[in-house]
Amino acid sequence: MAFLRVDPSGGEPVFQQIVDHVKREIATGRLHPEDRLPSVRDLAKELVINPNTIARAYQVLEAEGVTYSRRGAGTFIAATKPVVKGEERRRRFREAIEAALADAFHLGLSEEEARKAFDAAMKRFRLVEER
Amino acid sequence: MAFLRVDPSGGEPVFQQIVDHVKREIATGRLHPEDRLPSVRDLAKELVINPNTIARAYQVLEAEGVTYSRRGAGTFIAATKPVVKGEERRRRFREAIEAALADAFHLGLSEEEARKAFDAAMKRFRLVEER
DNA sequence: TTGACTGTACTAGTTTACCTAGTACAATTG
DNA sequence: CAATTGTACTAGGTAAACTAGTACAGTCAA
Repeated sequence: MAFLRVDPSGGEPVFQQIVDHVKREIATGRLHPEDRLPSVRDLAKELVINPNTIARAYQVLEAEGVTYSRRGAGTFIAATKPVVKGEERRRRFREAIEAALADAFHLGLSEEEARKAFDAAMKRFRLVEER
Repeated sequence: MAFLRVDPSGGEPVFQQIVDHVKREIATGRLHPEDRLPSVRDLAKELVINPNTIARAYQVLEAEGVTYSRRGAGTFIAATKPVVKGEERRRRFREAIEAALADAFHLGLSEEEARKAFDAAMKRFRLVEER
C-alpha cells in the first residue's frame, strides 16, 4: 500500500503535497507521536522523485515542529504542541475558511451544504482540546 | 480609496490575488452583477504592476464565468450562476475545509474556536439560495 | 568494530511559472 | 473621429521547484 500519492504536474509543489499529507494523517489520527516516517531514500524510490525533494519536505515538517529527525535513525512524529498561538492562529484559520467560502459562493453551494461539509470534517479531524 | 492591495513578494501570484479578491468582493456583496471593474491600464497604474498581469487576472475571471469582458467597453461582473454543480462542487469545498482544519489542528485551535470562526464567516458571506 | 542505513549538505543544471516591457490591433463609446 | 477598452503578440528576466550526483556524519544492529 502506498504511503501517499503525489501529482508532479499539478499546481502545488511536490514537497508541499508531502508536508500537507503528513499533517493530515496526523490530524485524522492515522499517524501518532513517535511513529516513524519512511526514509528519505525509500520514499523517493516509491514516489519516483528525487530524494532531495523528500528531504526538503521533512525539513519543513521539522521546522514547523510537526516532526523531529535524527541522523541514522529516521524522522518521527513529534508530540503535538501548538507552536503558533492566540491571535495569529485564529487569523490564519479565518483566512482559510473565508477563502473556502468565497469559492463556495461561486460554485453555487448552499448554506446547508456548507454546514454539512463543515460538520463532517469536524468529526474526522480530532479538533479537541488536550491541555 | 484603493480597489485592492497586492503583495508582489508573497507566495501567491499577483494575478491570483486579484482573482481571489474580486471573487471575495462579490461573495461579500461589495460588488454586484453589471458592476464595472477598473480598466486593465488604470488598475495596472494604481497597483504599479504590468498591465499584462491585470489582463491575465481578468481572463481567468472570465473563463470561470465570474465576469464578462467587451473590447472598448470594459470588464463587468456577470450574473452569478453555478457553473460547477453537484458532486464536483461538494468535493472541492470539502477539500478546502479539510485543508483548513488540518492546519488548525497543528496550530492548536480548539473545536469551539473553529466553530466560531466558521459561523462568523458564514454571516459575512452571502451563502444563501437564490433560486 | 564493522557495515548498512539514516538525515544532511553541498554544487550544478534544467524546467517552468510569473512577471515585465513594448508594440500593435480590434471593438466600443461618446 | 478620437479616446478608451480588451486582446494578442514577441522578447526577456527572475525565482522556485526539481533533478542529478557526490559526500559527510550520526545511529543501530550484527
